[in-house]
Amino acid sequence: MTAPEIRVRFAPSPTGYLHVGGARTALFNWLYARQLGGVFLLRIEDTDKARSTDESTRAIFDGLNWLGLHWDETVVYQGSPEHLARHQSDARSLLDRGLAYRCFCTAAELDERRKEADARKTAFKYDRRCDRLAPEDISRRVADGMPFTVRFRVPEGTISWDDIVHDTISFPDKDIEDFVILRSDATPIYNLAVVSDDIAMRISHVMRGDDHISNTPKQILLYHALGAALPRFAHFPMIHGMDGKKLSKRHGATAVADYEHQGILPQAMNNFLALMGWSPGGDREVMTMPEMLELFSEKGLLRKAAVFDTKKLEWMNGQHLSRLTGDDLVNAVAPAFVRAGLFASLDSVEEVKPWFVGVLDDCKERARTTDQLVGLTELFFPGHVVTIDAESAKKNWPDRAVAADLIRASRDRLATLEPWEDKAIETALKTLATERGVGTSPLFQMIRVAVTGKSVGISVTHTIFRLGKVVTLQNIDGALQWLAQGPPA
RNA sequence: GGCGGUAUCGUCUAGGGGACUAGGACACGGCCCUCUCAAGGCUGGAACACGGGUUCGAAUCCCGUUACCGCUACCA
Repeated sequence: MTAPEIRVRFAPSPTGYLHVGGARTALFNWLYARQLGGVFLLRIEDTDKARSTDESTRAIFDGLNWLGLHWDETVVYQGSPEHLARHQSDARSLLDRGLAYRCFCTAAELDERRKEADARKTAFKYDRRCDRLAPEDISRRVADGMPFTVRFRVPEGTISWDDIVHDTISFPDKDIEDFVILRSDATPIYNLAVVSDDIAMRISHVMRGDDHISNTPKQILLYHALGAALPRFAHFPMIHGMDGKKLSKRHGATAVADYEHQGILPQAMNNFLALMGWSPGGDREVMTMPEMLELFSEKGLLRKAAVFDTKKLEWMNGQHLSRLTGDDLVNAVAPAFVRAGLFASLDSVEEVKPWFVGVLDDCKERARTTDQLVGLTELFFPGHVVTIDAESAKKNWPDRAVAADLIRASRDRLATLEPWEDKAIETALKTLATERGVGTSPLFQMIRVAVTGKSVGISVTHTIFRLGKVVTLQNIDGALQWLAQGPPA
């Protein structure tokens, strides 16, 4: 006997970019499927043509691919004609079997009644008046071409299911109104389209955000009415902004693409997202994708909404960056270097890979994002022109004449230094500091700014070593000129 | 308003009746290391929402209250 096939799906509506909440949901589905040898599908819920755009669909693909959350089979477009036809025939079938009925109430009328109920401070629930229409009355209205929606008749009883993250959840049917499944233009409403598609796609586990909990009883009713077996349901907690409110544009970056552009690594993003609503237990935090795949379990799924803290995301990114080595490191950061114009293309990275890996290894621990890594390493690129940062100059060269004198002296020592090694460079510079009666700290900082233009970076002696004698001297000469003449106009 | 969900440091979380004087991480402060910035090490402050039960014993189980979130559309 073989276990039933596991088929899960991520079903976003293409009405914006791929936001972090959606990405987290996609990640959990992907993790679940990949771990259990199941299938991970992508369905674009574009039945709301007015709000859906191709651009958004594109953004969803891009975001998922960037995160490495590749889907199986072909993408399902919910609003495509073939699926639309099935939604309609499912509605038709419910109508024919007396499980749904035509409602001739107009949107305006419904609105009016809702307002009245509101004024009386009572809960509005559709009163089923159209379900009491005489058969001949209905036929006459249909014959007259009167527009109607199709409503599902909610039976009496209680709906409950065993949610993977919440355990048992139940809803009394009396609190659910006869909901619309087909609009008057014959297009399907969300709940019908979802159930119809999930049945057709043979989805075994419906895993989504817990904002769908109250849709679930309606959908279960539809599964029963359509004679299909129920999938298992899992509802993941929401992701909120630092103010505890649902994450929105007000909170700054909410699209995964924003983080990609800020120099966040996809593996760090996945790691951080996974921890919003899941925990491997114990103190484990930093994990690679393969590790998460191994550790992921429905037992560790959490119920509480999580607040998205970008500070921790950055910290985590730094952890991932520091742990990467060799080719993995190069592959992870190369796109950022191409974007920064340091490499013409990914191919040109290949040509100098050993050198590049060396530079990266020297700097990676000091960077939290790939953008910072670019800033730390750019001066080692051939042809890099140093620009003296005004703030750094002001702070580390308080007296220009003194600075120039010390820097010139350092230049002289370095010019004749043999051999060109970290230790020798350090000794030479420290000796100079002692001879001149200045602290190593201020002297090293003076030299740092002279050689790199900045006040922060990796070890000064190692920077000088890596730059080589020619470039180091060149940079120092540039700094001396700057000191003599002031910044170039 | 109705219905549903949730509740441990500011934040992410560990914990699932006794091992809790509640652990780790981010953030914040101090110290160490140190040529800067990171990283790393040490360290400080910081939480079981409240009230009732059940029990010899509750952060853990039950009930209520409160707060927050979600749904309550011919949106998804």
